[in-house]
Amino acid sequence: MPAKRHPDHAPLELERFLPYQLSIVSNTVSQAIADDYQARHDLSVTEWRVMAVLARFDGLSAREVAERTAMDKVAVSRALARLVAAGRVRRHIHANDKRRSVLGLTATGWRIHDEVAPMARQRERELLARLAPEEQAWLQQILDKLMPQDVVKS
Amino acid sequence: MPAKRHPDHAPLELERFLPYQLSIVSNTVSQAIADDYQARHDLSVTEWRVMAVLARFDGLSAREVAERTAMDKVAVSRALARLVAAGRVRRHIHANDKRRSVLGLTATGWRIHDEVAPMARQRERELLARLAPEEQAWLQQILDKLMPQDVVKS
DNA sequence: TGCAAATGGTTTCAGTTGAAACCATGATGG
DNA sequence: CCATCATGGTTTCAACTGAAACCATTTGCA
Repeated sequence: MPAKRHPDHAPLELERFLPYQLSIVSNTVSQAIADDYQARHDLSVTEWRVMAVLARFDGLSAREVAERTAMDKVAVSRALARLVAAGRVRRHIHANDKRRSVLGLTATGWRIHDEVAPMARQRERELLARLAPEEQAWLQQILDKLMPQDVVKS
Repeated sequence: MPAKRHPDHAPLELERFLPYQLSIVSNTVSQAIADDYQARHDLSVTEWRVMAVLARFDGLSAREVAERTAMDKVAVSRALARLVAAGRVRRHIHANDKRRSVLGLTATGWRIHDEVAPMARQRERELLARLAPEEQAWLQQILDKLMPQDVVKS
């Protein structure tokens, strides 16, 4: 049952509307990956992002983690609380500034990271496999252009 | 302060990780548009999507709306409750099946739709303006390929 | 110095979310 | 027929979320 059109009202074709398409694709992809490690390690997306950034940049403060993950500081604070409680992240206080924390993965944290990271990369490869190499290159270039500048910095 | 790398652990470079990039771009874009009509019309993203699909397909049931918006039925149910209460959507019961509802925009609903839709399209144009025409075409083709098939049907 | 503003981080509060349970109606098959 | 299963839709519950308020510490500057 195809239903009536209302040409005079120029309704939006959702499935051709870029922001909508982006949101569907993005959510599907992220959820598929998250399902995997969520079940296996009781790890939320935000927690995983925090771990991923601490794996690359040891000794960051919570604020710096928030910057690098494009998450707000409340979310980071909560993710860190859970990660520290689970023994996956170590936190101590900065020597010269008692407000800052100095964060890093524990041995346990590294073990989990080393299991999740290859799996995430594998999922990314599967996703990209649906595109021709040419398309993969374009996608990369396009996303770089669309990325909001305040996330990129340094 | 650039921070140590840990090459032996092959940490994920979040900012080059496709699912992450997609999620940042998608959220930024959707939020920018939503901010606009949220403030002006007290309309959430889910509500707007429901209205957009009802503008194109009059008389759908809630389940069909859920299918076409790729939202789950709980979200649709709640969005509809708000929209009906606000007099933006009319709902009556299907003649031959008392479980189904038959949905459509009211005059008020149309008025809002006709204000929001052009604005959303304008924002989309602004976004696309950051890309070369060639890139726009590639993006469209790529998103079509990445779109999960169960969303596309019919 | 010392006091106001800024900064790092946590907590509170109220709103949103999805999974599962639920209710009503409709279809199916013995 | 009528028991059972499927379907459309809503409600409940617990977890998650972000904005604003908050606390502690540091910085800036009169």
